[in-house]
Amino acid sequence: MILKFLDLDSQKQNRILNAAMKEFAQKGYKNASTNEIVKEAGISKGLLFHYFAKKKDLFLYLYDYSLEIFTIEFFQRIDLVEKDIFKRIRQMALLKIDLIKKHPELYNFLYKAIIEDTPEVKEDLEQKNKQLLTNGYAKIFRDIEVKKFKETIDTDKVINIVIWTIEGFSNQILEKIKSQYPNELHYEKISKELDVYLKFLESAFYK
Amino acid sequence: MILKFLDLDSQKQNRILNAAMKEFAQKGYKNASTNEIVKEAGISKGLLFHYFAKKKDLFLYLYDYSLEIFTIEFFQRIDLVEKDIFKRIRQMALLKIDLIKKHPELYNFLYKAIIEDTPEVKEDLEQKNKQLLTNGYAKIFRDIEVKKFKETIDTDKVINIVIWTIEGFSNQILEKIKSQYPNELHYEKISKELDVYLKFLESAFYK
Amino acid sequence: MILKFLDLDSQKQNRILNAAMKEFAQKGYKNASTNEIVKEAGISKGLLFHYFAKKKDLFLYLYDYSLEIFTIEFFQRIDLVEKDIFKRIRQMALLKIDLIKKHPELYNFLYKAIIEDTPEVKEDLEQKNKQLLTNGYAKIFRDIEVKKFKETIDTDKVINIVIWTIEGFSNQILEKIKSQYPNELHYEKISKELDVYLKFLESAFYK
Amino acid sequence: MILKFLDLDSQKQNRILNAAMKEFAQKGYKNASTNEIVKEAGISKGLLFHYFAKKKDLFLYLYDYSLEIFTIEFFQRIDLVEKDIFKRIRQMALLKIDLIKKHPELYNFLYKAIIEDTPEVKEDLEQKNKQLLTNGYAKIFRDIEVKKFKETIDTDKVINIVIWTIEGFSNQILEKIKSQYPNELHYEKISKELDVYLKFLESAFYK
DNA sequence: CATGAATGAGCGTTCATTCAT
DNA sequence: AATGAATGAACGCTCATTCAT
Repeated sequence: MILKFLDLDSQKQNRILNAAMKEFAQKGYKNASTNEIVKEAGISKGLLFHYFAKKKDLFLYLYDYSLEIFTIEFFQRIDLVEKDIFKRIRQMALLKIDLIKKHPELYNFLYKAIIEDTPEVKEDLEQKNKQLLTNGYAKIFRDIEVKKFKETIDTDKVINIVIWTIEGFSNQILEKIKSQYPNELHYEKISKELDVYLKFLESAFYK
Repeated sequence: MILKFLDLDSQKQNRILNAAMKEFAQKGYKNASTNEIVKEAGISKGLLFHYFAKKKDLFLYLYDYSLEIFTIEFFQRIDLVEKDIFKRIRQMALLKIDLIKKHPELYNFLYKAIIEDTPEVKEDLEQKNKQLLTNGYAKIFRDIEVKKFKETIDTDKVINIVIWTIEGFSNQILEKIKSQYPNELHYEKISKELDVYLKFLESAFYK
Repeated sequence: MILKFLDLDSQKQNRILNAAMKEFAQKGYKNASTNEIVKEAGISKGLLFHYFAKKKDLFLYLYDYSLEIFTIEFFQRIDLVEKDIFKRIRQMALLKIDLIKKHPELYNFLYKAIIEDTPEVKEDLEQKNKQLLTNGYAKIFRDIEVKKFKETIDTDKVINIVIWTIEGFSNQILEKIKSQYPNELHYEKISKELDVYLKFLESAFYK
Repeated sequence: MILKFLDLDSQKQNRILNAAMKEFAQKGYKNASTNEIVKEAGISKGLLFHYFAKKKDLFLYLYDYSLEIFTIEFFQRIDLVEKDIFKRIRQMALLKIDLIKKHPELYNFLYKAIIEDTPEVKEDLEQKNKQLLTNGYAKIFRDIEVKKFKETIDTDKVINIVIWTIEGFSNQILEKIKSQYPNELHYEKISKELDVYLKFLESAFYK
């Protein structure tokens, strides 16, 4: 059934995917209306269900689809040879921001999907996420170089501080991207501000 | 209309408020059922709409109500005489955890309300939150003692790092409260772990 | 829920029951439209589901309801003291025809319900019917007087012939009631024609 | 349009007819799915509607088709030279059972079609059946030999009793075929039991 | 003040039928 | 001839909101 969808010309595919992602991102799974989706996509109600038997199928397909695009591009571009945590995390944060700028709809959809709690889809999402997290995040910090840290330091806690700081910083940026002055945000400037934070932390925790 | 509600004997008021908060927290705005609320509160459908003309009114009233309780208690108990950021933030984090333990229903409701996505109420919530953030958070750190910081340091950024770290830590705790081992979490232990993080940061940023 | 329905003033109850029976009888369970039912009953869509949570509940309620009316009146009026099969069956046939004339909608509904094969309701109906048949039909012929039959005769087969003849006769009458000349059918005339059949059979099988 | 269908190679015709009869017999007119039919027949949706403009056309064509096969074979094999009603009816009953065994799909389809209630096709079917009954059944008993009956007897009524008995008997057999012990039913045994009934009636009504 | 019967727009889903290819 | 993508009306059902009592 989804195979039929994949045979469509990609323009129409995208119209449907974008309409659906937008609706789900805006209203969450349950409140999202298939009526709105087809209206926005410019197709008939019947056609949507010709491709996706159920609303849930559409939602989970979108989740897989957008996650795949994100993760594939992420892992292609991340340099895992770099073992220094500050350099590694610097890369990741900038890459993340770049990906979001490049695919804002995907990001909005995913962001919302991750906190989705409608019972109908929650379990399926959690299953998918469990794999993701064990495959993903953990792996990324497994091979970090530890010897540069001050000896007295509890490494796990330091890594947490670094991650939380970078998350806080990213969210601040994203908040600006979303709401207010998206155009004022230049890669250069973000990159520089990020460096300030990382320098702080580096000088604090490295020998 | 809501004035009528405030004239009710407070026992009935509470039955209604609790029933509604529980339902909204569990299912989100749109999926929350007024039928369930009146059933749980032991009142008739008509009566609910006698006090709150629309579901939205009830929801927004609950939001104001629970936020007010939280903020009032928060500002009553926080010691603004303490100017040391680490001591101040330590207080705040522990106070927050304490408030959540004391009013879990309010917290659950607020937590869910903040990420509410239903277009009908989203805008109203964002408006309220904007005020809150500019009135609240910022104010708290305005009068922080700056002279203990190393001179080379950009104070605003340091404050951010501290806040983000504490937020990350709190979320980690709350995650554990919600899902896994709520009983293993003793105030003592949390307090100690928090201190470890704060010591790190203090030794990094103070002279 | 159905309790609410039973509290309605009986005029409205009947409007709903009749509309529903008519629709189910005409189109069968699956094809019957709740839209048509509410239109015919002059109520809103919501109200129907206020009384009967599901279409199936409405259908099964109607089945119980109409069956009960039929069986109660049937067993009240049948004279089980009469042991002669021909007299007994004469009574029954005339009683049946009388009941159908009195409650034609109930009969049409039941007649159709009995041959209903929609999987959703088939099993429930069969369960109900199993009880009915073992309680009903069998019981009626259990205590028939056998000694008047010619000795050479297989009594079970004779009873079958009598039953089938009476069924055939009844159906012929009902066919006329339904389609063509319902007014020409007077109880007297039917009764006389029935007697002719029974006399035939009596003279054939009795000593 | 149907002419086009008749030009098809007969293998494909049969695939379509069988698929459609099976689906209609199983689910009734309205619930039968054209999707299932084309899937089972191995043709495309479009093609079905190329041959039969509407579902209804297909259904009515099937009805005519299967009825014709039955009636033609029936009248070919029935011996209208035999004027004795008991011998004639014996033939007919056994022939009927034989035909059903030979063309069970046709029979199942027809059996279901006859009690079809969907308003869309009900009227058309009734029209066809009216012709059938006046052309068919009546004709068969028109030339029955009457002189062997006891003089006091109303011949029409006797014929009815015989027909109804045989119908009752057949239905009993078919009930068994369908539900319970289809393998226990041997032609021999059925034939003998039928004879018992006919002997009864013969001895009762013949001089 | 308090009830709960009543409304009707909206939901996700199905399916015979059409039509461009 | 043959395909199957595309349509849209209809389905059973839900639920915030209204209103007569």
